[in-house]
Amino acid sequence: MRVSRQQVEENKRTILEAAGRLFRERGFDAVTVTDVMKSAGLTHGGFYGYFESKDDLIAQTLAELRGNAEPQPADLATVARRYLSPEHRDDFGHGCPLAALGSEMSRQPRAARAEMTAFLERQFLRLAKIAPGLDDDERRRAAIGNSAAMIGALILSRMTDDPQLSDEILNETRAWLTATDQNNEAAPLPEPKTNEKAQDHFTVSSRQ
Amino acid sequence: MRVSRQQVEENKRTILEAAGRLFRERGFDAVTVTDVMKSAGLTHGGFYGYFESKDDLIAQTLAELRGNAEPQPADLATVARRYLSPEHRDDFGHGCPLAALGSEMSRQPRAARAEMTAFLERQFLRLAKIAPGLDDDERRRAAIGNSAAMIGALILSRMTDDPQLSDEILNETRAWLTATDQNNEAAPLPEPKTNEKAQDHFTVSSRQ
DNA sequence: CATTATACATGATACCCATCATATATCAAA
DNA sequence: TTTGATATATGATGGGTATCATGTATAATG
Repeated sequence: MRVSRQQVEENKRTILEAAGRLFRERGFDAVTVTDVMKSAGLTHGGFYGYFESKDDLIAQTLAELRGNAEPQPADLATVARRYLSPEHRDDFGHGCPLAALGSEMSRQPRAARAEMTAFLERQFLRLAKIAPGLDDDERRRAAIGNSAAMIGALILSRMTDDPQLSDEILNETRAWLTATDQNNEAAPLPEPKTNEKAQDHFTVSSRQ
Repeated sequence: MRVSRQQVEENKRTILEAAGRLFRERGFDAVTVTDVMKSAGLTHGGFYGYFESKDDLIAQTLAELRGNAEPQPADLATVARRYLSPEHRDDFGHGCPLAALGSEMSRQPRAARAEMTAFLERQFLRLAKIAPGLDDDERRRAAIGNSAAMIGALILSRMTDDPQLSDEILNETRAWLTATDQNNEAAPLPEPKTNEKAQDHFTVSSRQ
């Protein structure tokens, strides 16, 4: 059967959203083309009308995620509190793609890695704007260091099977990061989970 | 055909070594049982004489890697210089399993995650010993933060397709980490690659 | 309204993989 | 040296996956 132009456009977005969630939840290899299409309410047959290959889907999905990212965050403490929250840790599907897929990316084809690189550069630029530092070089250095620490901590907190250690990694890394930051008021607890329908919260974000 | 007792023992070690290298190079999913056995000079048939399943192989491989790890490192600058070196970045097969497999671990069965957790705890303990800090809590916090940053930076440096950015991530993270450390002499360049036959160099290590 | 184009469904196809079954060569025990 | 045990090789087996082929209902176009 055929479908309206508008429907086609909507379907593509739905497919990419499903792929973004599934890849982050299960990794690239464990997600099949059929899984993605089914999750988008379609069957596997139509897939190659939208994408050249699974690799193409991966690259386009990462490009989408990059587009989704959110505006300039307020300050490092806010970023760290959000990024290193248990809510983020427990929500792979809407979390930071760098943390969810980090170590798999090095084995992906060039196109996918380029998309992820663009995502990463954007994170660096955002964090550099709010980083303490005397000059641009120093702020960029802080942005890179802070990013590495937050992404690393999130990955480690997800890796362990020990819930106590997992919490400790999040909390101590947050404290460690904000200890050197000037505006370090005692960091308040993360605000209660919002009830908006599932939204990505990987980005260093300024929303309250 | 049958094989001597000693040969059996040696074969098991060879299989685990091959698995350790292959998993770190290609990830768990992309490595087949046949790959591992072939890489150990055997055929796939004997595999289930040694392991209950592929999952069992994964868990035992991680346990082996944990056993391989090296002695107490000297100081953070040395650790960072080694861990964040281009040599380590480019040698997946003998590098840090946390960095090579980090984001895949969260999807592994409990046994594998427990082994990796033990590995991680050991890293924390080692780094805490050389971390600056007034008390044990502060030293442990530094160990966690430093680990997260180094592992995150290595993952990010491997992820990007931009060699310049990759080097920048390594160098800036190293500088950023050692900037707050007291004994921060200007970090010398990494010593030239040793010629010992391929040895794991993931560990925070004290060897010159 | 008639005609054409096409998005998606169903259903191959060809390959790969974890695991199992069986045979055989050779180590170990007597 | 003989006999039994067993590590490994060869060769299924069953299931899964990316991709392709084709039919059809329906949107788009006139």
